[in-house]
Amino acid sequence: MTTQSHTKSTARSLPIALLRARETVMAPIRDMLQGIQITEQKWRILRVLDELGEVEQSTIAHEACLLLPSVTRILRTMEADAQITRRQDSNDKRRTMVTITDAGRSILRENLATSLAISSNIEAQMGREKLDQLLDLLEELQAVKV
Amino acid sequence: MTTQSHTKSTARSLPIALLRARETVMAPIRDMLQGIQITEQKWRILRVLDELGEVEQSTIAHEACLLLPSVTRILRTMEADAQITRRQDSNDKRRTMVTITDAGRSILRENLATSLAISSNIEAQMGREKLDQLLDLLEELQAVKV
DNA sequence: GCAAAAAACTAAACATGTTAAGTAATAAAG
DNA sequence: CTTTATTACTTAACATGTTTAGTTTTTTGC
Repeated sequence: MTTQSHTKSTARSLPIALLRARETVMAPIRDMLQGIQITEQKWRILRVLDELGEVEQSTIAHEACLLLPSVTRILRTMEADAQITRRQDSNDKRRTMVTITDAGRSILRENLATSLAISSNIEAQMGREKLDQLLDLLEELQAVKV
Repeated sequence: MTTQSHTKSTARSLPIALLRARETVMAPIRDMLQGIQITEQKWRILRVLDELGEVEQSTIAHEACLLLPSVTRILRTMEADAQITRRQDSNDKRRTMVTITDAGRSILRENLATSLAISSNIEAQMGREKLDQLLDLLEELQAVKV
């Protein structure tokens, strides 16, 4: 008897199903990003900064699903590339506040059309209703206490 | 006007929602794996090998959602640790066939209880019905042509 | 107020992700 | 049967993921 008979098949395993679904969704986005020499993580950071304005690095880490050491490293190159700026918070000198620059916003703006087209394509194939249902379930899953 | 007004908020962005949901699900699994000195990727490979039997590396890559260069590297250490064995296929000498060893199966067996407990915990909080609904939607999303 | 704990970040080490380039074996095209 | 294309895999280089350990600053508890 194999161990397999005890475990769920990988196809119905939540972690793997989430990973595979994400690979599907990310494939065209990766194609888009590769054309503009930016990584998926930097794209997420730009999105977060554009959405939230000036925030500290921990917030970026939480919102973009990155670990703080990764954020430290990634922001270093993004600052060198003038996509973001950093300054020390005057009230709490532990904090580093981060802002998106015009150059950073340009990257978002220039890829807006492609980004929307990718979303629309998925929506057209799955249907808005199912997509909303999926997003609701994913939000609910995130709230589970583990 | 910020770019943000044009793009979807990250909370309703499918790629980020999938990523966050996965982080939630993986947190306790990572805790489990850290105790036995094995990575999430090696765990997935062991699961796939146990489920499918002897397969070639490309199949592992596809089933475990890994790229072939990663598989090459990971299997090298797994072979050194005697969790898997590799042999050249006699019909097609390009192929390397991989099998899980008893030591590899032991790792699965020893963590079965914990693994099931984690699944049960999520199921108890979300409900079996919603979880099945989520898995169905994720499967459907994977099938989308991008 | 002051010592201890916590928070925010950085550094370093090793594993994996990702792309590009290369090798060997097989399949296809003519 | 031979050239060409494709497949399966490996190697290398660089970016990120992940853990541990450290620094600086702020907060807590007494």
